[in-house]
Amino acid sequence: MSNLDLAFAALADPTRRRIVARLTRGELRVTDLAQPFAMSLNAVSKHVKVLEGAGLVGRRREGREHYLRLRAAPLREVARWTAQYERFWTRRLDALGAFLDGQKENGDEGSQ
Amino acid sequence: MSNLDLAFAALADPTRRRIVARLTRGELRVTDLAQPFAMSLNAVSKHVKVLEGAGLVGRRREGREHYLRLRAAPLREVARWTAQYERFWTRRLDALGAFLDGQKENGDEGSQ
DNA sequence: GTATTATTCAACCAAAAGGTTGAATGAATG
DNA sequence: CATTCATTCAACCTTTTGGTTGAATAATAC
Repeated sequence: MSNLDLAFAALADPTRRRIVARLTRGELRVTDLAQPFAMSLNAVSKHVKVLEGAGLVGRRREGREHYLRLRAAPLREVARWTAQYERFWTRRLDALGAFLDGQKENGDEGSQ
Repeated sequence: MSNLDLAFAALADPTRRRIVARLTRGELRVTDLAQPFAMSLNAVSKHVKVLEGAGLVGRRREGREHYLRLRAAPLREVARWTAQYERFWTRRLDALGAFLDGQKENGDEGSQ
């Protein structure tokens, strides 16, 4: 699984996006992070592992407590990937007129 | 499932990202779209349906042929969501220094 | 009208995802 | 040392995902 696969998949779950949002305020222990969620601590712990797997969360152990923090680098990759398509949503390129001008530029198949 | 859920989930699959990339060159029939992929036409057809479900692909029927085109609007939403975190990857905010300044600004929980 | 072509629908399958509960590990605390 | 607290591990379950094959539908071509 590529980096981008992992990042997109990790962010596809709304709970995980909330976790990411929550971590913008600073480090949190797993228990504190889990507190507002209507699911078991175990479930949140699993979500955190998915985010770690995608490089979106880092962990620092301090005794029995694990402090989690946001690691935004993969978000940068996602942003870069989507930015490739910016010209398709700016201007009317998104709509029907897309190919009146097209067909020549942009010879590559995009990433992966 | 929210729009953003659907968009992220759709983009998590590399085949689907290739489809999106492919459609930047213009409209394609399902068969032509499927041609370079090492999987059955049916599989590609299913991927297309996922992309349609996320609003990333539009379809125009012309007789028995279905012409697919990119609809980039959901990509714009993804870009907007990730842009929220831009300040966490620019500067050294991503790394350990993230909370030296933090704790005050950004009172919301992000989207959804 | 009979093939052929473009596409989907339906059933099936294996693997992954998202959750649960219960037990294990390992620090801190009384 | 016995307990409690923070966290993970493991097993299990249900639903979703990504693929297959085979049949159905519907438009074109011979």
